[in-house]
Amino acid sequence: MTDDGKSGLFPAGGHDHHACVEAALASAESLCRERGLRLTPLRRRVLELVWRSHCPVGAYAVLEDLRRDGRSAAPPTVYRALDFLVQERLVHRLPSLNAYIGCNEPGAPHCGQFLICRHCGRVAELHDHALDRRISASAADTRFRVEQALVEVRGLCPRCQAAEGDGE
Amino acid sequence: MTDDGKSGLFPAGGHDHHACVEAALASAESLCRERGLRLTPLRRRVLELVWRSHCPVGAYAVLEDLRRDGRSAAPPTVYRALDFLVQERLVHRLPSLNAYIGCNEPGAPHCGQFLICRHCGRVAELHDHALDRRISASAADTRFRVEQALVEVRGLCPRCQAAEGDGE
DNA sequence: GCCTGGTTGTTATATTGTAACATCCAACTT
DNA sequence: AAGTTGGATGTTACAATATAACAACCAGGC
Repeated sequence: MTDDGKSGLFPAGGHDHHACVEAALASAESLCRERGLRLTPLRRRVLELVWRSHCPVGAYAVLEDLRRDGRSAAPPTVYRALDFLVQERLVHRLPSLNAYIGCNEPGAPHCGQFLICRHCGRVAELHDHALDRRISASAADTRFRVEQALVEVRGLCPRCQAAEGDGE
Repeated sequence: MTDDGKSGLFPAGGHDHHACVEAALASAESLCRERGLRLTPLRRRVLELVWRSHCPVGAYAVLEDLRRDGRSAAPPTVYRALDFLVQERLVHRLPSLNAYIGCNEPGAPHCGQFLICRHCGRVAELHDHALDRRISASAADTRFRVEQALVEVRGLCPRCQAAEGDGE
């Protein structure tokens, strides 16, 4: 984490991703303990696999990984684990990609905000509370009761804007 | 259109939906003429079918409707027409529902903002420019180049909040 | 007439997600 | 320890969503 904390939101940089994965797992452990939930070996492994990827991963990619582990696995195995993790806000699902990504503020009840690079496929999660409030306010105007909000922004990350100029 | 224009965003009210459909088709015709695009009978019919529904419709629902017309149709027929309409911003796709809904500001390059009622399934489209700007600003902080933004808010529309109190 | 590019038809298949039921296992009860 | 119970996982089968690849068609220009 030697960058400015802004463009560095994109996990393409050289920061220690392995440490992030460990932190996410530890955080998940304690969160489940607090809530009296069972972070079983399967669920823990799925969470790890999601976090290990630098990009959002599809359910069937996780399934392949589980099978590589030597574990018996079928689609429901994966979907159930992912559903649990999403439920507990340890991972997010990105509907426009049919894929999952580790949540970097696990357990907190926040609006999911994602910048999705169409070129490299990497995703940055934002936590813009002003944006949260703007959505709440807008919904309140129509007397809609918000339960969950999701912002998906597609475009080009800083790195890929540069690459495009190079005519890649 | 006799309500206050706020909760009335939800198409559940008694306003003249048929007129909305006609207006959308007319607007699409002129927009395509301007752009030199062909709003073929198939595309026009698909647009009409999407608009006729009070809720977002799936591709396979449109497919059924086309077949009821007596038309020969297979999945690619529908997906191609829908892709065209999405491309030209005449309809929106809601990834979290795998469904499509008519755009009520056709052709304008705006951020898609939707309030999705989990109870009745109806969807209201917002056009909150402050929200647009907030998203742009947030993305700009990370030097991300926004090409397209989507806000999906899940919750309960005013009508269904009331209904829930009735214990249904 | 005939070429051309875009549109649609058609068949087959890929990808994503669930239903339904069997089995297992940890924790609690007796 | 044996039994009971509820949640978690295994397993089979299938549903729902989406696309690839190629053939046929058709409008407009030459």
